[in-house]
Amino acid sequence: MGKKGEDNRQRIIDAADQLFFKRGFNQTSFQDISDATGIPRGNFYYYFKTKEDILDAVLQLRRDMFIDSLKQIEVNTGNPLERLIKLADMLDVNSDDILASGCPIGSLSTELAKGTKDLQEKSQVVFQAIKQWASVQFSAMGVQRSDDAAMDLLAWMQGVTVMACAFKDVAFLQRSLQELKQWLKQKAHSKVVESA
Amino acid sequence: MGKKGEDNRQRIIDAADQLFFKRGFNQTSFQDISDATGIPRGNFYYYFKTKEDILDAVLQLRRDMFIDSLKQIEVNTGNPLERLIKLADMLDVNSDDILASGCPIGSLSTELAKGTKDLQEKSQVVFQAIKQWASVQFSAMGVQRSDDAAMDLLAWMQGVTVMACAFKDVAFLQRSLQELKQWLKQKAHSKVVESA
DNA sequence: GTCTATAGCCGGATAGAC
DNA sequence: GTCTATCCGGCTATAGAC
Repeated sequence: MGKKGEDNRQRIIDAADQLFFKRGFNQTSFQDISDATGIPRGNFYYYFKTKEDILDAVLQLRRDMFIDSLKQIEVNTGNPLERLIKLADMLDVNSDDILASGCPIGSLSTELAKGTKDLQEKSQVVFQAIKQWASVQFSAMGVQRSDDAAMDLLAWMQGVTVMACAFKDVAFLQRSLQELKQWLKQKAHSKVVESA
Repeated sequence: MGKKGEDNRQRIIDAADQLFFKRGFNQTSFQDISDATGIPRGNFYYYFKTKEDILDAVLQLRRDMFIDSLKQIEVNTGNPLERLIKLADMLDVNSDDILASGCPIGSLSTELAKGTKDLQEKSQVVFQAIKQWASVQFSAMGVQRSDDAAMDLLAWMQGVTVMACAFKDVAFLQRSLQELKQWLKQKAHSKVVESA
C-alpha cells in the first residue's frame, strides 16, 4: 500500500486495458502506453518482465471487474431472470464502445486464438467466470442443462457484437437485444411447463 | 493469361489468405509469405504496391470464393430452406479450422475494426455478399423482414464460432449447429402459419 | 524507484543489377 | 520479370546513471 510504484503499476494496467481494447494487443506498443500514461518506456520493466505479463495483468483486471459487476447485480437483483437480463443489457450500456471496437473479451480472445498455445488458454479465463455465473443463474431459474444455456447466452451476445461492429449497425444491436431478452423470459417460463 | 507473373501473383494471394486466417493480418509479415511461397520479399512489390493491396486481393478472393460456393448451393439445391442449411453446415465442414482459428471473415473483421476507418470498411464486403444471398433465400421461403433474418443467421454463426474457438469446444459447435437448423426449419414453417 | 540511452531485431518499403 | 541488397523506422527488451 505504501509502495510508490503500485500507483504507476495500476496506471500502466489501466492504460493497457483501454488500448488493448481499442487497438488490439499486438498493435499496442509500449510507446502507446507510455504516451497515455506519461511513464517512460524503460520504466515498464520495473513492474513487468515482458509485454505478456502486462497482458496477464489486464486479463486479471477484466476478470475482477466482471466478477465485481456480477456481484453488484446479485446484490441489487434477487430474481435470476432479471439478473441475466442485466447482463444482456451491458450490450446496450456499452453500445458505443461495442460498435467501435467490439467486445473487449471476445475480440481479445479472437486475437489471441491466432497466437501461441500459451496465449490461447489465457483468454478463456474471463469468459469462464461469466459463463459460470450465468450458469448459476439459469440453474436458479430451474433451467435444465444450465451450462449449455450459459454458452448459448454468451454465444448470442458475441454474435450480435461481431455483426453490429462489422456493420456499425446500432439498430441491429438494439433489436437483437430485445429478442435476446424475450428468449431469456421464455427460458424462465418453459421450465415451469417442463417441471409440471 | 500469357503473363508469367499472374501465377506468382496468385500464389502470393493464396498464401496470404491462409496466413491472414491462421495468424491474423497484422501478425503476418512479408517474410512469412515469402517463406510459404519461396518468392523473395522484394518481388512482392512488383505485384502489389503495399501490404494493404495484398489485403484487398485476399478480401476479393474470399468474396469470390463465397459467391462461387453459394452459387454451387443454388445449382445443387432447389429448396431455399435446404440452401440455408447448407450454408450453416459450413460450420461442420470446416470445424477443425474454426476451432483453431475462428471464422476467416469474422476474425478478420474483428481485427480490422481496430484499425483505420479505411480498413474497417473493407471487411464488410464479404459479409455483405453472404448476407444478401441469405436474405434472398429467406425471402424465397416467404419469411418477413428477410434482411433481419439474414443478420440473425450470420450473428448466430459468428457467436457459435467465437465461443467454440475460445473454449476449443467441438461439442458446443455441433449442438449449436443442430439448434440453428431447427431454428431455420421453424422459420420456414412459421411463415405458412402467418400467411394463412 | 525513476529515467535515458541504446542494443538487437524485424517490419514494410525501395533501388537497381540482371 | 526476377532477385539481392539495403534503407529507415518501430518494436521489445536491456544496461546502467541518477
